Amino acid sequence: MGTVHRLVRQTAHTLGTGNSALLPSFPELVTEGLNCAELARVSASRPGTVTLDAGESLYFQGDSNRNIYLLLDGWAFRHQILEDGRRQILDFSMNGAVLGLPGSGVLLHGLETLTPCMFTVLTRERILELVRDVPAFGLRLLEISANAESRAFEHLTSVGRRTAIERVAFLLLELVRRLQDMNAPVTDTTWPLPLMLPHIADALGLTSETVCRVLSTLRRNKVLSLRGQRLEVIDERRLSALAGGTELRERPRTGIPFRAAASASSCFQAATPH
Amino acid sequence: MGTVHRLVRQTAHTLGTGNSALLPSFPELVTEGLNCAELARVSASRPGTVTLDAGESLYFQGDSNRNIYLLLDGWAFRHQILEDGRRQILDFSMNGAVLGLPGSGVLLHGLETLTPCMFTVLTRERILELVRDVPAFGLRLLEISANAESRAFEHLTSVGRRTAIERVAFLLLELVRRLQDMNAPVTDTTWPLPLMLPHIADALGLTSETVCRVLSTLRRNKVLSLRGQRLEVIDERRLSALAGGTELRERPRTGIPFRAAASASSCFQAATPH
DNA sequence: CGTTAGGTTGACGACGATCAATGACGGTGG
DNA sequence: CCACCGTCATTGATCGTCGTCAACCTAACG
Repeated sequence: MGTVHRLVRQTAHTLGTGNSALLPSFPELVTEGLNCAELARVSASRPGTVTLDAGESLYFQGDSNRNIYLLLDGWAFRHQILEDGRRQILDFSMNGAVLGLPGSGVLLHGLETLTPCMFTVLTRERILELVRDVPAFGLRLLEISANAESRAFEHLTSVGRRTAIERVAFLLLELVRRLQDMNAPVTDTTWPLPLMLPHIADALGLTSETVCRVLSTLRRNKVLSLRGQRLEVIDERRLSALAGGTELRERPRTGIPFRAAASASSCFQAATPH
Repeated sequence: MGTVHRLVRQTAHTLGTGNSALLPSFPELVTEGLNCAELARVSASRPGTVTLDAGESLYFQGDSNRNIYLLLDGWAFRHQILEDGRRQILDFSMNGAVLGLPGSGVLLHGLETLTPCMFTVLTRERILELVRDVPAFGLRLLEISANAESRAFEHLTSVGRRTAIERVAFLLLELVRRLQDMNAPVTDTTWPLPLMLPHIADALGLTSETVCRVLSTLRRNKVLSLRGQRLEVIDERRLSALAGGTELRERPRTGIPFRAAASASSCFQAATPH
């Protein structure tokens, strides 16, 4: 039950203090977190940056969280580990993700990268200032946080009540939708997906063997094909059906602001005295 | 797999517009959401109230969310239902809980009461005003939202990677801790717990039969006893061990403010011109 | 070529689901 | 007062999905 992982401390912090290269590599609207204009506004407060290689950890379960991180580029995931090594992957983070929002003082999960990553580091003090100066920024963070909870809930439903094949279908479909939303580079219907079997397994409460079997079934049935680091969606309709895809749960465009189009788009205009 | 539930529309809204009886029945610090001082501040913005009987729904999966609700008194839970009726309970809400924070436009879950409940209703516009007037209030909401995500993550880990008995132990322990935190009325080590077996089962991704077997094992082993609507914790140490209770995951006191004791306690003082 | 990391496949077993019957209560009406 | 329900808890028998263990394969790389 669950892969056993060692808690190796291999954090490599390359901390700079400029605001260089703050823009993510998919320059269009980044729907799951802050967009470019917002990141630009944040960068004006001169945050630090951190870069990590693949397979490193930005922070560990049990660390005290004094910072907020914005993921500018790369893939990462958050996970929780039980004493005996059982691991649960909580979510996958992509460009624009806001990590380490202030809950209690101690982080109950760790963050590990899947690819080389770049983060912006904001101290809590900076966040306080930003929210104080720009109330709409606080609302934006609130919106992002609420969306994150929404995603956690869907994930929970998947793990708690769906079968193995449904879980895999649901996860992969969700990842594809998110990639679509952020205009990731797509060749035909093939997407970059830097996950290995244990990642999928630990995200879904399964074993990598089961995930492997499910994937080969999906491949045999010409629904999708996940080989190496690339996911090809062959029959999205059938995939959606397998995922239990009522159109009730069709992806709500994040990036839609707090109220109509009013607050989020004007989020930073309100801050810029013109 | 999972109890089948019908989506019965039995919402009963008794909507008033005074600010009467805004204080929850556990007048001490309410740690999982807003505390009394904060609720008092909110009440100054003259929100409406809603009261529901047990077993009714405040909103349904698929509703558009235009309001934010504060749970003043009672127990409720949020849940998601798949087409074929499989139900996942996402979390249990107690006094002070903040519900319906603005994510996207559509609610992906429903809220149902376990006991008679009273809610304060705030429109999004009111929230906007409050956050604009009192930036610290925005931070407080952010903190609450982040804590909610934290709890969702722990829940996810439970469902994804723990055995049946561990899940039950973990859930009941968590509920007891939350009751302790809010100074619920306790006789000895016996707590009020308005849950039926299907609730526990659907929260944990199990069947009520399995939950029943687990509970009778725990009772036989003199760890705890859950009968009717009362939970007696006989051996908390053993319960904690069963829950996989490393002290890493010891309950972080929510209510601890954003930074040290600065922001949250002064949250509303900043707003009151003196 | 050998080595290693990760993917694939098979055989088997266990944990929890399913199906079914019975029990314990509490409320209601005769 | 007691028979009659309805609701929920409890227990048993059986089944199936998925975990476990183990072997083998494939590709990348030195």
